Amino acid sequence: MSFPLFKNISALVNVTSQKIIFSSSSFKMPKTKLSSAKREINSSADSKSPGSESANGESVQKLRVFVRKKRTKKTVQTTVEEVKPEILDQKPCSLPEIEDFGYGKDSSFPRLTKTPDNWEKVLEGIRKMRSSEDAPVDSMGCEKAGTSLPPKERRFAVLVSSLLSSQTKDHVTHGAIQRLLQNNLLTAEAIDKADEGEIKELIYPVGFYTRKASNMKKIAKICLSKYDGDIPSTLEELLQLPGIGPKMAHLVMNVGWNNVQGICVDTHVHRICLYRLLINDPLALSRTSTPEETREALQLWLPKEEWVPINPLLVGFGQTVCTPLRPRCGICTVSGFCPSAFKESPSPSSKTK
DNA sequence: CTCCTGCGAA
DNA sequence: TTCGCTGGAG
Repeated sequence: MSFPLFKNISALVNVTSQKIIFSSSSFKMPKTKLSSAKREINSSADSKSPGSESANGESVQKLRVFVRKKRTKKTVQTTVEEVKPEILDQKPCSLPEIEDFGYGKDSSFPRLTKTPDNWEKVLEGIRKMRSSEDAPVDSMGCEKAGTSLPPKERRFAVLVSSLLSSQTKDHVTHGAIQRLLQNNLLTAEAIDKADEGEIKELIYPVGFYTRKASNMKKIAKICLSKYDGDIPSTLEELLQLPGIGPKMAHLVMNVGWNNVQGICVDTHVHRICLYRLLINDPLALSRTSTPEETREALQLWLPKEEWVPINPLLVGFGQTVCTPLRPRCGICTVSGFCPSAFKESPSPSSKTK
């Protein structure tokens, strides 16, 4: 009956449990471990060796859960603070006339009744910058999805591409679409018949691939039963599909059907229009403003022939120049019109070169 | 508002 | 290590 023995046992138990939960206290490199484990699983799945696959899969599951807990505990709501309308205090640049526009009378959101000054110069300047820059959206945007396909397949490709593209880098989306194409999984019939797990593997690593895979199955089934394998042709019906929100619905209407029902407002368009360029309206910086409200405000004054081109224009501009983090105001030729130019980059002293 | 996913840039 | 990615749903 020795005390040291008990101590040793206790230590042993500790070590074992730490191994099981992947060493809770000194958990250092979750992502690298997770990535390599994931790659291992992928390669073993390719070589068809189901022996160690389940064990690795379990480990990855545990790892993922743990990483998620760890991350959400530390970095909670640090996500959408990009806005920070300090512009309100900075400089009221030429306040446009504001009045209740007659619709949305209950809403306190002010509407522009006057076309913003200089919007044509701003757009022209952006267009010039975009002609020399090469943004990801130009080569891999979902507008380009399946351009060589028959109309019906092309529309379906646009829909799937839009679905996959949310919160995912363009080249990742593009790769997933290519993989689906190679496996002939870009029609409603094929996806409806295909296994959901197989779809999931093909579209990995797009964001939220589990949910998107199940959404794709549901969408394929709906398209088959109600639209004869084609995609819905109205905004309302598109919005009924799972995983399709206002942004995607407008995009699909514009690109898939060539039927302009509204402006496709995504985060880039929202940010650039509302907080930086074009609208320049301090009152419009209300926190209640959403992309949908931005869309309505834009549609009030922007000529309709600009509704479609403004999306790729501003998206590419937002990807290359007017980025959410560290916007490159130095190379922006329209920074003179921008109320927030050189404001968000707190590093003016670092470049004495 | 919160969650869902992994990954690359800085 | 942190943050954003052409978002959507509960």
